[in-house]
Amino acid sequence: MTQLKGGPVVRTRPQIDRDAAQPVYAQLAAILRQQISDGAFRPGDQLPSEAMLVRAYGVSPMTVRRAIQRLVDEGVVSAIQGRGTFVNTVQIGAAAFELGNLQKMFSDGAGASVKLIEARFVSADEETARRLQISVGDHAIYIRRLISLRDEPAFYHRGHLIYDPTRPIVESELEVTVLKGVFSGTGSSLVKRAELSMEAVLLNEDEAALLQAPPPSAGMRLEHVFFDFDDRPISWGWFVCRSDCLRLHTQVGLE
Amino acid sequence: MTQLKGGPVVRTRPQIDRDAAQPVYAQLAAILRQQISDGAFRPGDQLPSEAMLVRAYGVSPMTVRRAIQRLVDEGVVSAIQGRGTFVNTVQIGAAAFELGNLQKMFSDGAGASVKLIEARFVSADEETARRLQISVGDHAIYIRRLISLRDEPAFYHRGHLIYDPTRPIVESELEVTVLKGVFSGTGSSLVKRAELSMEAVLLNEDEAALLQAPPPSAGMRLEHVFFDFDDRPISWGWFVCRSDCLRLHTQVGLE
DNA sequence: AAGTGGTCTAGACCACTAT
DNA sequence: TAGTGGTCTAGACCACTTT
Repeated sequence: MTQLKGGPVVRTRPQIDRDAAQPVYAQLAAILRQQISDGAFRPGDQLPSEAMLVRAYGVSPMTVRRAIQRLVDEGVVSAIQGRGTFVNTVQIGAAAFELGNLQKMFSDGAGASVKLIEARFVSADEETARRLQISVGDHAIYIRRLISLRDEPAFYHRGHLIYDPTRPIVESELEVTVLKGVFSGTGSSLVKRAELSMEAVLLNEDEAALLQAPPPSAGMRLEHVFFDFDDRPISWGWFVCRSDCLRLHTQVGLE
Repeated sequence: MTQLKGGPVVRTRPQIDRDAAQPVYAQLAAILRQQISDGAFRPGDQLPSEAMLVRAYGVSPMTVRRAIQRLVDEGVVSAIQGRGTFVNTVQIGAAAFELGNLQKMFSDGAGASVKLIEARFVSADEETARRLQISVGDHAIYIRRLISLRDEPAFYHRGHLIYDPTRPIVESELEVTVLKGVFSGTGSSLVKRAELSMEAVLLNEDEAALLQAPPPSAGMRLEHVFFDFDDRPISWGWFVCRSDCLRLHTQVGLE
């Protein structure tokens, strides 16, 4: 609110600052987002048209579109051709639990250490053969590791890795593939894609002992399969941790 | 590959189809994505500059930028000002488990039914008061429900809801808030945001009995707090399900 | 200095929706 | 028919990186 001398009370509108470090489209997106958050536009309400925003803020149509598009990408509004742009209700289904949070535990100087429990050649059993798309009885590498945080056991990892001298997977790459690729951010350039799944499990005796959990205990299991650029599996494995090691948080809606 | 009559072998480049239903920027993004997927550009490689793409495909700079921006948003490439655009390695940390998959179980004619087990006024205990930002001893509504899919018990839900005659939360809205808002897609216009968390738990006796799981069993617990446009909590509760009811899948990387 | 991506303009034309 | 969002142009200027 601004009180002009002797004049009427004028409701000031947030303005674009052309000298700000923040781009104009981001400023406009922030203004609209804030207005929605403040309740000036409620779920279901129609936003001012692009043409109106162009006039109101003195920016070009493309800049307005970028601002709106950002809100669309955020799921805050929906733009419908021929009708207008409307504020969304909170969509819980849009919530996503990001693995990136978990990653921080390892990247920051969080005192992560890895102890190799076992690594040996095995003959692929039926499931391993299926997951790695090899034949039953083919060689594979089986590894078991314990990953600790600040000397507390946190993750128990088991993995099966392709062993094929004709394929360009060297020992150091394996390390990357199955550990760094998961937890320390930058993956191998041999990996094209990965499939992940997560579920709650009851820790078995070995797992409970290694993770220092009193049985019966619940845990989380994160399974992974990595594929190379020929779409062939490179590795298949899973991490198991105590439930108190992996609580995922997220937020949906504004602010 | 195209064999011109008597001429040399010409490697055809994917071209833009101006008459296609798909926008030009989407076509260009798809072309580049496919080339990366095919290994024509490997992780770490630099993409052709925007100016080169403008010449190569005969489109305007803005259109090239939109195509690249889409790949950036997808996490496939990173654009660095002054240096160029580079193909990313697979970033596992970018993986996100979406709740939307779960939502489908309820929205499709999946035979979801809800049975109210209990609903009564309670005096808020310490934790409830903290979560709902009310005073200990204040009235709240406590509800318990069992949600079944195809006559199989799937989710056990407990929730505490604000009871305040001065606040515009009617009975029907409560239903929306705690159930439809979570599982059937469209939320209430009273809800501004929600906080969610997920963890593995050991089912207690009651939970195991209701969910028809033999104890000891592991389960997943999904906790939620909804906030109104005044940033005050509306409800706090949690769903518990058997582990086999909630397996989350995701994929990271190309294709 | 040359090349890169980042922003922004001031329109144009189109497809779609409402009246 | 008027209004809406969706696409696209052909530049401009800027900030940044590399040579």
